[in-house]
Amino acid sequence: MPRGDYNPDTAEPKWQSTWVTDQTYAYPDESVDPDTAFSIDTPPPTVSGSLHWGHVYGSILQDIVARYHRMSGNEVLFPFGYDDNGIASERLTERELDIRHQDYERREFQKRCREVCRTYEDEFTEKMQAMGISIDWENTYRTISPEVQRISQLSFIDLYEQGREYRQKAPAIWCPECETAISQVETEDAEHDSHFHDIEFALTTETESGRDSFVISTTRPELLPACVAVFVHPDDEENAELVGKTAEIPIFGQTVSIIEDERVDMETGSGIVMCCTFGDQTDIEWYQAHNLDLRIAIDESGHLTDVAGEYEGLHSDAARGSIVSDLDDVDALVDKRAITHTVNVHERCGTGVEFLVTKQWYIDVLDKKDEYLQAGREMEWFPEKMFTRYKHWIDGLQWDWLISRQRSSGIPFPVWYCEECDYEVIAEKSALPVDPLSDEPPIDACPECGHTEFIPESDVLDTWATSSLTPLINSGWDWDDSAGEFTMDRPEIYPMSVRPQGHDIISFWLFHTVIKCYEHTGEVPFDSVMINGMVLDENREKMSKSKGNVVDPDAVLEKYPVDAARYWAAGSAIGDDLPYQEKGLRAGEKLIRKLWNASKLVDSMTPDEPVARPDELRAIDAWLLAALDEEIETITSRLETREFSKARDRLRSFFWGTFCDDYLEMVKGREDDSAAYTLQTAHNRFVRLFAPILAHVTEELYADMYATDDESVHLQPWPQPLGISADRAAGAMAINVVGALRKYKSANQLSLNSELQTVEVYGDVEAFEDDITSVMHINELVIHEGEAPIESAITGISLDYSVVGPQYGSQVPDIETALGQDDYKLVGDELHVAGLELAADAFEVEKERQYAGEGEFIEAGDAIVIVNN
RNA sequence: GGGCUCGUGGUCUAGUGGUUAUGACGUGUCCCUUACAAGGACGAGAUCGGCGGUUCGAUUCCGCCCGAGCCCA
Repeated sequence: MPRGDYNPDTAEPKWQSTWVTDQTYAYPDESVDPDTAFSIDTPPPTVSGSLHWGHVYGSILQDIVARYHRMSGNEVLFPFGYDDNGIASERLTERELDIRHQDYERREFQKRCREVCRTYEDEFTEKMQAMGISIDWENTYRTISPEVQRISQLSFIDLYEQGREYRQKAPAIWCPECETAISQVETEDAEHDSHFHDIEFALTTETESGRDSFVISTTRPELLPACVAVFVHPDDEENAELVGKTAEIPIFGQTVSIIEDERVDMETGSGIVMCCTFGDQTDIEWYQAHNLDLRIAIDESGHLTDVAGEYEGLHSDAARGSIVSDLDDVDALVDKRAITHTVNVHERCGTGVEFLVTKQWYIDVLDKKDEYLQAGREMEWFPEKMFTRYKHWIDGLQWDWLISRQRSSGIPFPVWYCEECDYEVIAEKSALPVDPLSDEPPIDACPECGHTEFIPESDVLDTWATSSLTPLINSGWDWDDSAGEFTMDRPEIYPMSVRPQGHDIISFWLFHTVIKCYEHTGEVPFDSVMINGMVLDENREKMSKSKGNVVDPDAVLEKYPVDAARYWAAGSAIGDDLPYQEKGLRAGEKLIRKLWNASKLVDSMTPDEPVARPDELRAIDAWLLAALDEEIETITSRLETREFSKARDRLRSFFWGTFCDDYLEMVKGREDDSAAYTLQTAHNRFVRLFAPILAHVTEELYADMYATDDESVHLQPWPQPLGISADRAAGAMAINVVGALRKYKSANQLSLNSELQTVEVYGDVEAFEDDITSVMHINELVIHEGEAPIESAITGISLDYSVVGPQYGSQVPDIETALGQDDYKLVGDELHVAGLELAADAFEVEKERQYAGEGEFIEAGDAIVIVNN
C-alpha cells in the first residue's frame, strides 16, 4: 500500500529499469492483426548531437500517444532510430579517432564510424530510458547499419527501374566549400554585406541615338568572364533601342547579345542585367529559354577557370578584388557602393552557393506534384492547418530532387559505368549492400558495346535518401529474390499510424518520406501526421544555442520528476509552440502529490481485495461514477484527436475538484460496501486515466494497490463507461447545497468542521441527506419538498437574445429601451412590451428572493438553504 | 516580398455571433478538518492588441493598422 511520501527519485528509475528488463513495451513477434496494430514512425535523432529539451518534449507527446493506444487495445510498435549516417558522425569519428577519412577505404572508414557512434547511441538510449519513454528496445535501427544501407540502395534501384531516376549534366546547386552538389532544400537565404558595382559595357553595334555604352549593376563582377548575354525588360522604353544589339565585356572581351525578357527587375540598378552561366536561378532559366552559350568561370572548389584568362586559379573572392581594380584601371567601373542583400547559402556551412553544370543523379518529382499533393491530403493532419505547409512546399518546387553528393563517405550508389560508352550498370538487388569502390559490377562486359572495363560511381546518396525510408525500415521492407518481389516483415504496420514531426521541418523530412514510400509501395506511408510545435524559453523565444537560452534536460530532470516534465509537455495544444515554464513542472509535482495522497486515503478506506458491486449503490456513489463515465468519454475523444492539453486539464480538474474536494470529503467516515466499491472503482480508473501522462507514479500506485501478478498498469485496458444510471441533477444540487454551506462558513469565519445547528433545504436532495449532514457537520438537517417560505420581488426582465434576436431583429433596441424604463406588463406567461408580445422562452423574470423567517437564507442554485446557527 | 499562425485579468491559457468570458500560476482574507498547509474554503483582478465594417447584437465574422513568431523566396 502507498505509505508516507511518494519519492520519485527512487520510484522512477526503478520502473524505468523494470520496463526495459521486462520488455513491457515489446511489439509481438507473432503476426498482428492489421486492424489493431498501431505504429509510430519516430524521426530518428542525430545521435552525434546532444539530447535537447525539444527531444524531451517531442518524445513525451509520442509516448502519451503510444501509451494511450496500447491501453486502448492496440498492439503498439514504438521503435527507435539512431540517425548516425551523415557528415556530423563522420566528422565526429575523425575527431574521436584522430584520423582522416581520406586515409581509409570508404568501407573501412564506415566501419570506424559505426564503432564510434555506438558510444553515442548508448548515451541516447540511456537518456530515452531515463525519461520512461515506452519504446520497444528490441525494435531499433541505425541509419548507419548495413541493413539500412541495403534498404537505401534497394530504394535507389526500385526507383531507377521505375524510370523515376535520371543522371543528367545540368546546372546544379553547388557548395564550393563542401565541394558537393546539394539539393534545393539544403539552401537558405542569408543577409550578406556586399557591394553593388556599376560597370560600363561598350556597344559593338550602333544605335539610332548614337549611344555607345550602357551600365549594368552586379554584386558579382568575378562572373564577368561567364557573361553570355545582357537582358532588358520589354517595358523598358529607355533601353529598348539596345535590344538586338551586341556589347563587349570589359577586360574579358567576349561579345554578347542584348535580349529582352520580362524576368528583368527594372527597379534594380540600371534595369539592364547581365546573364552569367550561372550566377543565379534566373540565369539558368535564361540559359534554357534563350539557348545561350555555356561559359563556366568558377570550378568545383570556387576557383576561376581558364575562361577567366589571366585570373585563372584565383579563388572567386580574390578574383573579385583584382577584377574590380582592373575595371577601374580601364575606366569601366562607374560606381561601387556598399549594400546588404540576401544570398543563397548552404545551410550547413553558410557558404554562398554556386550553380555548376555537373553530372548528377535526380529523382523526378516535378512531374507528379499533383499526385504528391493528393497523397498529402489522404493523411489525417493534427492540426489540420499544417497541411497548408505541405501544400505550399509542393507548390513552390522548382527542381527535381538531386540525390547525389560528392562526398567521400555515405551510402554509395550501387552503380558502375561502362568506361567506353557510359552505360549504367546497376547492382543486383540480392547483392546489396555494395560499394562500387570495393566491389565488382555484376557483369563482365558492357551489354551495349562489349567493353570490359567499368568505372565505379564514387558519389554517395543524399542523407535524405535514407532518412525518408523510416516507414520501410520499420516495416522490414526488403527484396525477395526467389519471389521476385518486394516484401515486408511486418506488413500490418504499413502505412504507419502516426508520423510525429516538428512543424519547422514538414517541408523536407515529411515531403521526402511521403514521395519515396509512395513510389515504392503505391500507398501513403502514414495514416496521420502529428505536428508538434517548437519549445520556447520562458520568454516565448525559440531556444537556440546561439541565443544561449537552451534548457538542459539533465539539469531539469535533476530537479523535477520525469512525471512533472510529462505533465508540462501534456499541456500543449498540438501544433502550437510551448514555452518552457518551471511553474508548469511545479504544477505537475503538485498533481503527483495530490494523486499520491488521495490514493493513501482511498487505500485506507477500502479492503485489499476487490469489492463486488453491491445491488444498490448509494445515490452519491452512483452520481460520482456516472459523472466519471461522462468524463472518460470526453477525455478519450480528446486523446484521439491529440488534444493533449484539454485531456490533461479535464482529467485533472475532475479528479481534483469533483473526486477529491467534493466526493472524498463526503465519503470520509463511511464504511459500507457501496462506498468501498465506488472508491476502489473510481480510483482504479483514475490511475489508468492518468497512466499515459504520469507514467511512473501511476505504475507505483497500481503495483501497490491493484496488481496481483506484477502486471503493469500500462498494459491494462483503458476505462470504458460503466453505464451506471444516476440522478445527475439531484447530485449536482446536493453539491450546490454543500458549496453554499461552505460559503456560509467562510463568510462567517467558521472552520469547515465547525458544527451547524439546524439547516433547512428546499430542494430535491433527499437521497443525499446523510452525505450533506456528515460533510458539513450539521446537527439537524431538514429537507422540505414544497415551496420555500420566501417572497420574491420582480427586479427586472432579462432577455434571451438567442431567441429574441433572430425573432425581432431591429426591434430589439425598442424592447430594451422599454424594459429599461420598466414599461412592460406580464400577462400570463407572456411579456407585453414595446407593442410586442414575447413568448415565455424569450425572456426570464429576474426576482430577488427575500426571507422573513428565522435564520439565514442562502441560494444554492435551484435549491434554497436556510441556516439556523 | 509571399504565406501561415498568434495578440484574452500581473503571467500563461480555454473558449464562443447572444449581454455576469474558462482555468492554472500569482495575489488577498479565512481555516492546522487525523490523505495532502507544497492543503482547503472564499474573494479581488479583463473596456478579449488598435481602428473601421457587417449585424438587432462582435471578444468571436470581414477589412485595414500595430506588435510577435515561424515557413518560404
